Amino acid sequence: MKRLHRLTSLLIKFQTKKSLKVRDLSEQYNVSTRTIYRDIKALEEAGVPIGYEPGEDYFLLEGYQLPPIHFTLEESHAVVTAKAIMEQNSDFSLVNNFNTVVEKVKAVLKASHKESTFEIESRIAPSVSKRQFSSDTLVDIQKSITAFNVLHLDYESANGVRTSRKVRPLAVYFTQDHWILVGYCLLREENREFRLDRIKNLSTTSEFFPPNHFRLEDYFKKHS
DNA sequence: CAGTTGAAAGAATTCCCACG
DNA sequence: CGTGGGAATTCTTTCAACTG
Repeated sequence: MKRLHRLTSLLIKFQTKKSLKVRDLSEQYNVSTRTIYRDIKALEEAGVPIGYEPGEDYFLLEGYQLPPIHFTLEESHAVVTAKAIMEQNSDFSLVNNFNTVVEKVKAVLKASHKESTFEIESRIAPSVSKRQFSSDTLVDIQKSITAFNVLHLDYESANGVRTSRKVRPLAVYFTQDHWILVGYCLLREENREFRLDRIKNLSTTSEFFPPNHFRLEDYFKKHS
């Protein structure tokens, strides 16, 4: 492996991982630690802000980003088109966050693409009118899934009965216009599904549950 | 008892030099 | 020029002795 290859690969690694150990890197690239030290120094000299903390090892300082990402014109159009599609989604928190993503993308477009992108944006719309939102909790639920944070919610079942329960959130999926939360219900003591639009009061508790490797793929196989 | 200090041991890093 | 090996140096961690 050539030095240039290793350096670029190293830079990409830094952007993907939280922190890197010199020893691990030397094993991965089959070079001595001495060489890795040289590589890290070379990156620093090239202007990459690399930090070091004992215990944390080497990491990329916050705020550093790649040289401007270049979107092609077609990609820019795709992003604003996705926004139009996204606006039909039933979860307000998701739509909101996606809109800010689109703003950020638009901000980095080069002038010539900007014009075309703004133009196309005003010329696309989904055929159905904008729906009224039925939930605003998706983003919070997603955060709890990855933080293994127990949720408390009031759930209104199809027949109008309301129950208050604690749920360990595992996954979400989208079907027929609404989002479904798959979670382990501490009230029923088994995995249950909850439509987000039927969740009335959602809050995170201070309780956490053991990390797991739940996979929707497996879950669907079992239940089909 | 909580908080410091100072060795000693252990890691991490740099220095130096030889090799291809 | 890029590399590795090993010595030299610097930084961390650990832990027991000490202080108020």
